[in-house]
Amino acid sequence: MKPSFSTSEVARFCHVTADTIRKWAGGGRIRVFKTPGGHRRIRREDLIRFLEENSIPIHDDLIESAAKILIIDADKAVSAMIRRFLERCPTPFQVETAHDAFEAGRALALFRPDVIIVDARLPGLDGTDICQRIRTLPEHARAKLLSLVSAETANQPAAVRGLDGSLITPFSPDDLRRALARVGLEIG
Amino acid sequence: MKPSFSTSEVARFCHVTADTIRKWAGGGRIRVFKTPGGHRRIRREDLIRFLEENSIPIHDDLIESAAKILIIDADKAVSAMIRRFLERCPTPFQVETAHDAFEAGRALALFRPDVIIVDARLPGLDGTDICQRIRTLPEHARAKLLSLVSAETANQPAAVRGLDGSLITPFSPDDLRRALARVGLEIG
DNA sequence: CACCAATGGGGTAATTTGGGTT
DNA sequence: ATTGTCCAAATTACCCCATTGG
Repeated sequence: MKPSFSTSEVARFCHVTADTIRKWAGGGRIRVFKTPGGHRRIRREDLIRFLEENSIPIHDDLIESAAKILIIDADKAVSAMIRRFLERCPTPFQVETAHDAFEAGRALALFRPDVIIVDARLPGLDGTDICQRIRTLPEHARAKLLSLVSAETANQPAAVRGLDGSLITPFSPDDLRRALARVGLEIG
Repeated sequence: MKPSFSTSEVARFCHVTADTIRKWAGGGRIRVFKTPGGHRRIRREDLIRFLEENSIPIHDDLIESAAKILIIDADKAVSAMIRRFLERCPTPFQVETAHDAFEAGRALALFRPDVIIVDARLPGLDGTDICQRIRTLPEHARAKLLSLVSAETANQPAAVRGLDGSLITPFSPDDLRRALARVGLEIG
């Protein structure tokens, strides 16, 4: 997430032109700093405060939310279990679940998760297949991919390219915690 | 497409003067926010809702111009054929295709089509099933649903609820034209 | 180093506001 | 009761082109 914005970016958030932002900055209405070359920069935090003070609707792109985790698993018992675990721990998470390929596609587009946990066997679309599909989508290139695999298939290395980790079922809460830690998600 | 409008722009859409819009805003009839300098802005979304509530005709400029058509069909030859037909006719269309449930879910969320053409037999998710799934999603309640059915299954009435029409395969370009006309999409 | 889109400065044009009135 | 008109002052948008940023 960007820490600061240029005048024209702020202009779009405020529904005015960049010139107006310059005037506001000149009049001290909005806090800005300048690059050595004289270009104005507005910190995200300052922009949000400014928008709030003036009752201007805040666009979703400005809000940084808690880490978002999508669980793709046909077995609702498994996904519910993972969800309960994640929601119980003190770190705030947003958790969504998808139980088939249709829901997975929708959830990816709507939820734009930071971490995706995929069951290796999804009806109608193999889990390894769905992982590769996700990996070919540039808008999810930064999402971390974890797969759930059974002990038998776990021995097949490189079955899925671009995977950031895997969990061998059955797994304990601690296994899950470690897997998430490996993709940079430390949970309390 | 503009995300918001000034009072005079809204005035033109509402067939009144800008002063009247100001009065409406003051009376809380239409949702408005102000720039720090006091200029009113009305979000496009709020304007459309206001126009609908008051049965004021919605001008084309407010709606994303070209009608959007999503083709959900595992057979790429069929979807490509439909796409070519639609893109060749003078009426401007935006056409997207999805070839399985995963792509269908993604395309629905990202593309938000006005018309959805679904093959009745989609691998991994039956066409009738996908139609019902779409119908349960409120954000696509206004989308028109057309299904492609084979001659044998065409006799089963009410197999799918909430369908706006169907096309019996094989079909001619004129059959397609008529089916689209029945859901309000006249094509040149 | 060279590129190209984005930005700044400064002047001008166009729109909007508020209030009072018809 | 609602909407249209008038006004000066304030606010916002547009323009050109040298400079900056990535």
